[in-house]
Amino acid sequence: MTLLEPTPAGPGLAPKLGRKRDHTRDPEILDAALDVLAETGYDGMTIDMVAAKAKAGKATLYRRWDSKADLVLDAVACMKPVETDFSKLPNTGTLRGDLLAMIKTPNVQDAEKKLKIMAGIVSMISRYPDLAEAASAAMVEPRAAANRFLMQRSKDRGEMRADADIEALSMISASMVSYRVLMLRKTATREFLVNLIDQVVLPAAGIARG
Amino acid sequence: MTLLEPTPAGPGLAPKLGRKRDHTRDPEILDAALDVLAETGYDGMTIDMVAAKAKAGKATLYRRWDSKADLVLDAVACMKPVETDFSKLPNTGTLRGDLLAMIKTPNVQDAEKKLKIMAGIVSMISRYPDLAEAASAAMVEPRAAANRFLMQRSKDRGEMRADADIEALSMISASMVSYRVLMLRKTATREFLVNLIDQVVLPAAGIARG
DNA sequence: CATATACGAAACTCAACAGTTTCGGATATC
DNA sequence: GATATCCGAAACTGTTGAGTTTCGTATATG
Repeated sequence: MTLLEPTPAGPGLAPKLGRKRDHTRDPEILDAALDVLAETGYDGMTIDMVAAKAKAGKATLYRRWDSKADLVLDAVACMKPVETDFSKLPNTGTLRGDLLAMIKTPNVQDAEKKLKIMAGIVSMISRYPDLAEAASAAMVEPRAAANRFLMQRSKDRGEMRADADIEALSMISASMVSYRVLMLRKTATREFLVNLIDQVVLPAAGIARG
Repeated sequence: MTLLEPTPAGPGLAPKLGRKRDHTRDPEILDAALDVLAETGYDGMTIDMVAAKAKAGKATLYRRWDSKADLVLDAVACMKPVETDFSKLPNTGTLRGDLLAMIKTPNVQDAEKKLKIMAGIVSMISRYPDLAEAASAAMVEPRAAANRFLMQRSKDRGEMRADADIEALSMISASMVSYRVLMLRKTATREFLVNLIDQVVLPAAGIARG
């Protein structure tokens, strides 16, 4: 689970005395960190908050991660991404059907949490490139890849116009949801998302209203 | 210029003794604050940095604004917005021409600076609703209004499809530029912007390639 | 059962920073 | 020219929070 501060134990020859570290707590601590991050942002987040929310001691956290920055980086990197197995993505026969299936409630709630985390991190991006990399890999890239897949399939079946720029089209929804939530401070209602598909994505893809 | 901490002097009857406050320094200080904000984000920004960049004393800043939060709020609120006089917006006869005219270099650089400021502020917006309001009024709303105007004119002349959702379409470019810069950490090149217009905005508006 | 490490809790150190005060000098009113 | 306020510079205060250490206890190896 923990990717970047895995086990300080060297490879092979350390017999290891004493009580063992309870690694089942790692994900709990990382989840607590993500919660606090989403609520307060990176700078507002304190290690004590995370420890309290995880019902752990501060020393326990510092035994596992070297610094606040390391903890956050690991929490973001270990975050569960959206479906990365394309064969499990919706396959309704139309792009509209697939996109509608992608905005089921749990998916949207997951995205909103990730947006809050992103909001708490954006100001760090220029200072910690590693963090930006991890956030991109965990939150933005998987979603973009899923959209690219659905759109390529649509193009292959001749539904989408042949000269459509999938690279650009696949970013529309994520971009506009982010902007709406972060800049306009409105919620991404289902109504908004459906309208986005029907009024922007599908027309831009050259798919007439059905 | 200063909107929110204008003059502590009461209305009318304060004869005012002593050296007068040099209000020509206000915009210089606010500009310095915006620079630091864009570079370091709200939490990374210190009053000493702003004072140093403005070549002013810390006490001078606190004589004019009650707190760091007030200073930032005022700096954002006093920021020069994009053209708010619609009659001065481009008017080329086609939506494509107008949109291309909107992405001249100075406009784009101004937008990038504003994006960096936005990035330094987003994590605050849940904590300081006033700041969010000011940022929206200074940075997002004027741009959206300009786009709505250009698009409504295009629709009126029968260029854009009659059932197009201007509210949604006018947010496409700002959304996708923000996402690209803040989340994907790529620059908004002219090539990207032109492609955005030709591959997303115009097709979504039902305007065929010329 | 001796030793070594993990645990949560809490006390501790140290640096950064918001906000205040003080200073010597400049500029305004009366 | 007396007084009041401004200025920039710098010293000062108080709080917050990252990171460390200590303590009593739990759990592992040998």
